Amino acid sequence: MDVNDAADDGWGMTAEQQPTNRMERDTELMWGLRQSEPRRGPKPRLSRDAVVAAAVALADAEGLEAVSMQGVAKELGFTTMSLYRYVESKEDLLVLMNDAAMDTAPPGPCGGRDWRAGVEAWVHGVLTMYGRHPWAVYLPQNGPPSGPNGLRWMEAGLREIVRSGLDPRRSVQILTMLSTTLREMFRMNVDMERAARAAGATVADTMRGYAAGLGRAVTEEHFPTVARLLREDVLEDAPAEAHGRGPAGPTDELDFPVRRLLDGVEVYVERQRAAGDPDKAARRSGG
Amino acid sequence: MDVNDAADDGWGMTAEQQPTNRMERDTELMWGLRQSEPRRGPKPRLSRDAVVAAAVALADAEGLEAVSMQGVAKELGFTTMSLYRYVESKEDLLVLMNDAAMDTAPPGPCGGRDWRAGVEAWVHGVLTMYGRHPWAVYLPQNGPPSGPNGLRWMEAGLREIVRSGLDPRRSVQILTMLSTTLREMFRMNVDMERAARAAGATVADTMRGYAAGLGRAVTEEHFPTVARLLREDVLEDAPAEAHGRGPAGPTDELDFPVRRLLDGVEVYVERQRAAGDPDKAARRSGG
DNA sequence: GCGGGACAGTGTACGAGATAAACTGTGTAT
DNA sequence: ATACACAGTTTATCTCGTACACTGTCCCGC
Repeated sequence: MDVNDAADDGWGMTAEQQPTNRMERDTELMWGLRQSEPRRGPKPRLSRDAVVAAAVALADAEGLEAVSMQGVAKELGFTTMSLYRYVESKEDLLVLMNDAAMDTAPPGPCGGRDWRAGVEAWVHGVLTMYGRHPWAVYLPQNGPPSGPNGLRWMEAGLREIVRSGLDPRRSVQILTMLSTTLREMFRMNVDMERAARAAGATVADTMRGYAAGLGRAVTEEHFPTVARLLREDVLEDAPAEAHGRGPAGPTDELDFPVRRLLDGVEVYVERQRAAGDPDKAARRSGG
Repeated sequence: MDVNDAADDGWGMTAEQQPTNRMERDTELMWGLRQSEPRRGPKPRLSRDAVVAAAVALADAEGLEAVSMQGVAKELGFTTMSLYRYVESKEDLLVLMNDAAMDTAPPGPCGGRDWRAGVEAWVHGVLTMYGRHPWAVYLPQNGPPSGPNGLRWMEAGLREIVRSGLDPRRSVQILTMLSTTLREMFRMNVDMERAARAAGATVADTMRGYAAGLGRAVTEEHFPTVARLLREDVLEDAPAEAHGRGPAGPTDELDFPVRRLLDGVEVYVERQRAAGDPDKAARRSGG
């Protein structure tokens, strides 16, 4: 049952021994389990961490698309194939980068405050983190977080949401909605800024162009509501407002929906409490 | 609003002037503007629509990763390069596929009902659409929808949300949150089902593996809340519930957060209404 | 009704990228 | 000491996107 036969396999053997469902594998990968412990042969001059760090540095400097195995290897001053001693595939590398991008600590528990303030602090923290590693939002997400850093963030967010009185399962659902929204909103902002820069224009220009393009196609009869948006210049202003915080910080667009979500949670919890609490029996430390 | 800021030189055929920003370009692309009208030379045996349709068919049958220019061309019985007469690049093709995937009509306006019922019908419609073209959730989103089909869906969703009394700008924000969440939730489900199938297991097994993997790393002191999830088997059950509706239909996990969001909108609108008139007075507030 | 040029589709080629496999040197356990 | 495990390299292959030059078609103005 023990999993320490890895000393032998290298690549000769087909990996048939591990039941390896994807998420379990990734988890082990990120937690550094699954590392062999060789004490023979030349000393490694590289390490998995060094590889990941180089990849992160490259992505920070030149964007995710610059992260090729060759690129990372060059960054390190080694050959492309040397990386494969430390990661099984580029996919693995991306998985590791994903967790590595979250290396800043999430906001800690500040007991006194409103749970909502806690959640909003978490949201702000996530945005700051994305600001540091904007490429992270382009990485494929293979599932819920499972690396050490990802879990830290999940723990921190969940900790605050649970304080609302929501049960854990539903808290996870709310957290998921929050996370995906943060991520996607941020991604869109990065996209737009990139597109704007590529066109030598501003984000506001880009949105104006978008609105203008729509204007040619949107008819009042077929798209009355969208037409109204155009009429009221909603599409042009909205993201422009998000300008206040440097590169890609969508908070104004985000704050409103987030607050509505939290409102909704609050209302729900109150109603449950008022109605005698049917599904909240597990509040105390069960077990 | 009139649109005359750009020198509107005809897009007859020349590509001379296109400072067009990305979103504007994509819009024109999808609406079929920017098509030349040649009446010389051999008759085209292909068409942009045929190319897109073939790509969609391929994606439906074998997944997005099977959609290479060579693959699509083979599907059509033409050479790879022939496609480039109809799309400028693979990226363009993906943009077109994105809109093409939304070819089913969104739910129409059913006047009488609750606006929330309308929104939920829309949500359901989106999920059904994704169910038909699961690969669509993997396409890069270059911005808000701008193709005909995408706009139809946006219009339909917005139409319902606006009925809540929310002003258009905020309605867009709510719709965005909804869309991204739908998309990402669905994507995760597809991922998990794919991973499960690849491992010859069920989704439930995958989640069990995930929980087991976490269990090895999660300590009660560092991750109390997550540990509680594990203790209560929350992670293992949640997606298993989503099983009821064939391939990748996450509704149970989705319904709760969506309803909380709508609750939140409702509460917000009521509060605004109670505090004088909402329409423009609700500008700088936020909670 | 003819000839030229615009145009559809082809063939070839190239460069980037991931990665498989064989290979070379090194240093430690025996 | 020495064999072999192991780090890093070299070489090669396969897939892709796409640039470019080419071939054959058929509409146009003559």
